[in-house]
Amino acid sequence: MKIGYPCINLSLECRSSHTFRLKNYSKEKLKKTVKSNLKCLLETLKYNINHKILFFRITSDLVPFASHQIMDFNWKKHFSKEFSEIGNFIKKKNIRITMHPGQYTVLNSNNEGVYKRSLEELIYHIDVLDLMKLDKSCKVQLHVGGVYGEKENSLNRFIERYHSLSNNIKERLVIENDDKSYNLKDCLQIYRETQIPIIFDVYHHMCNNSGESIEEAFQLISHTWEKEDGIPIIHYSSEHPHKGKPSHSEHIDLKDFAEFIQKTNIFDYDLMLEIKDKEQSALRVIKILENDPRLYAMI
DNA sequence: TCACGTCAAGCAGAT
DNA sequence: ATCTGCTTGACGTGA
Repeated sequence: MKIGYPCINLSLECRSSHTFRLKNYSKEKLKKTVKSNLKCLLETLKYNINHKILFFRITSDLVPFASHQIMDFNWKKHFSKEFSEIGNFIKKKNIRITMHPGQYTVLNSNNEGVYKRSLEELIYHIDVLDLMKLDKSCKVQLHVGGVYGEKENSLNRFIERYHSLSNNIKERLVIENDDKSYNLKDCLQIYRETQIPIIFDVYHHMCNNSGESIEEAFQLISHTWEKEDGIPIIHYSSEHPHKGKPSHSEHIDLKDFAEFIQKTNIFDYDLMLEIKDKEQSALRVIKILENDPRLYAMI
């Protein structure tokens, strides 16, 4: 099991997600920003290795406006050496990487323009992983998308759009159950038509499910990951849907986490911790898992 | 130096 | 109709 966190390391000074306003766009500004983002990304990955964190989500802001029509710079060519260097480090250290396009990327949109821009954004994310020559266990994850008052049609539109994607995208794309629209059952319906692997988000499942227990859910999604996809990816965060606003919590609740681990320890999976304190929760979890599994009961 | 309005982009659900 | 959350901030103008 690899433990990971998303995008930003709060212990480091640097950020790999620096961006700028669209109206300030220039090739020079882009070059400078991407150079600094890539430098910080490598620094972050080195921090992770020094702290035994082997799973990481790379920020979508790595190359600002990469899929925007304003982009007039061949960043892939210009930074190929840097991407290759980072990719070599990732492979050498056996790190697993994911990326997660933002909420504006809606593959099943009923608006042609939104669909087209989403496709461009998806291609950008795939390009980053391809430039680093990472294997197919490194994934780009999406939610299924909008419902538009007609769920079955919208779900089928996702399936159609998926089938029309090129192979290099299909090999990396995975879907995740969300907290409002498309739950585990819906994702499994899509899987049956597409064989797309499913990332299971434990917290989203608590918000939106069809009665499956965590154990049943793990069983169901485990089969959606083929050998070349790597072991299943699970997302975990600490807050319960009922108390207060449903949002990701500040720190990890170790008692809750221990229960979760006990329930799921017969499965092999990599775990992305979506907690606000980022790497701090990952460090705690790694320490606990390393020291003594019997500690679970004592937390 | 700091507060705060704004930033490329979509959708759903609450107010 | 407008605001908020999403993954949960950063930019940059104006005081």
